[in-house]
Amino acid sequence: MLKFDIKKKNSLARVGVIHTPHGDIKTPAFVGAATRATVKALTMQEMRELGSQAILANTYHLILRPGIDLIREAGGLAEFCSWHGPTFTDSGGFQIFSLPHAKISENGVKFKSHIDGQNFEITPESSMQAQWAIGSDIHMAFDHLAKSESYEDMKAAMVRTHRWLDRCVKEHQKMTMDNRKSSFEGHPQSLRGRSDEPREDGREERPEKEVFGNHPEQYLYAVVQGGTFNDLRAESARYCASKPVDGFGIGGVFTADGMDEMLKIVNSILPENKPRHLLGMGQEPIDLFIGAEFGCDTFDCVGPTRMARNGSLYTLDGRINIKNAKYTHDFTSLMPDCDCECCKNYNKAYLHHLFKTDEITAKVLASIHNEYFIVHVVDQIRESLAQDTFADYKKQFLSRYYQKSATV
RNA sequence: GCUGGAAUCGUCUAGUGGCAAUGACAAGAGACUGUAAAUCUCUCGCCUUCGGGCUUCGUAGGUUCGAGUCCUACUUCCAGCA
Repeated sequence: MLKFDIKKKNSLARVGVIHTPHGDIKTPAFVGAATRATVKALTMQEMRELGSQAILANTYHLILRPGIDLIREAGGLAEFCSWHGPTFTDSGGFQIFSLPHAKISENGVKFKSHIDGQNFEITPESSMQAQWAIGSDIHMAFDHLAKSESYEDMKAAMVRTHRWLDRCVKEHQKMTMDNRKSSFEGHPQSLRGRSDEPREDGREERPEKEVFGNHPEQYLYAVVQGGTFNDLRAESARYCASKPVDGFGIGGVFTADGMDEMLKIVNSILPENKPRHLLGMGQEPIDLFIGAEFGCDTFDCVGPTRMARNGSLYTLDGRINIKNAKYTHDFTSLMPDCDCECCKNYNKAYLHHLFKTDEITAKVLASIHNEYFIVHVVDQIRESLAQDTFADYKKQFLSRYYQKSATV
């Protein structure tokens, strides 16, 4: 069972530590979205320097490229991408929702690779197997997001997610047992993925027996669905809570509107002693304040880096578009109080110039800043919860950040 | 000097009788939440009560119901010949 210590709690909100085989995560925490085993425009060293504690990769993308066998061969995700810290994987379930041509059946999802048209199928079982091969610390159950907002679709998607969860749990337990057995049978080298000692015949060491990932303990989160219908959310939370899983993902959330009520219901039902991950939320600071306040421990979102690549940069006074003409002669720092590499060394006129000339460095510096900004907002949320100043911090931060839109 | 060719929105460009006029870039602005996103959308002659109105394709004339498109002259540029 995944170890999760709660250090402090206040109503639903809590401060804790998730202990993974690759290290600890102090929660609440923002997890960097490294869909294809990379946080776009950033190196893993930069991610660590800017304070990121964990990354989340996507099983669907890694199945397509480079293929899970290659990641296994590399010694697992963390080794492959040189992250050396806690890792999550998303199951690929979100792609059912976001890819237009996926064919969904009770068994799983069939789709053609958008890269070369090759046919693939992901099932709850194959998603579990792939995540074990990838070797992330925390796996998401293979879930199904509804196509539409209707109650019928939401309920159908939720019920299927529950049926798939049972299959995920079963497969995960099987993989866990297999993995422990091979560990007992004496394949310690294999479990580390690669041997440090070269073989006498000069050939590279390969595990003789199938092993999964590069460490023997991997963990499964169930995913709560139910959309905007709180009765479905409650039902889904009860169902997930009853299963032998290590934590929970809360999926299918797209806006902070109504999220507080929903989380209040869901996180009151989910067992307190297991961590909760709010899937895909965190582009807007308010998502993180509400998420943490109502009992979520980790977050991931592509927003910060995508915004960065498109020139939309976070400041304490809201997001600005650095490409706007008004920054041409603005030689002040993007955010004077910010300690990121971008703000410490460069001014807005320079960033504006880099974006206007489409230099790669524009996206790098912007991504460093945006990722740092969001990671540190959550760090500050954690600190304020620990020191009982959360309410003040939230009020002060949000009133300033959203001042412009509030007055319009 | 002669003989050809060419001049279209900031730039390059489409257009050979019905066009405020093609496409690209540039410029201006917006969107983006478990990433098919280094992406996408809108604006880009002037005015507008959003119906339309006005002025535009080197300059000046002409032919025609109608000209960026045909004719004449001029101006500038390019190529070849002197």
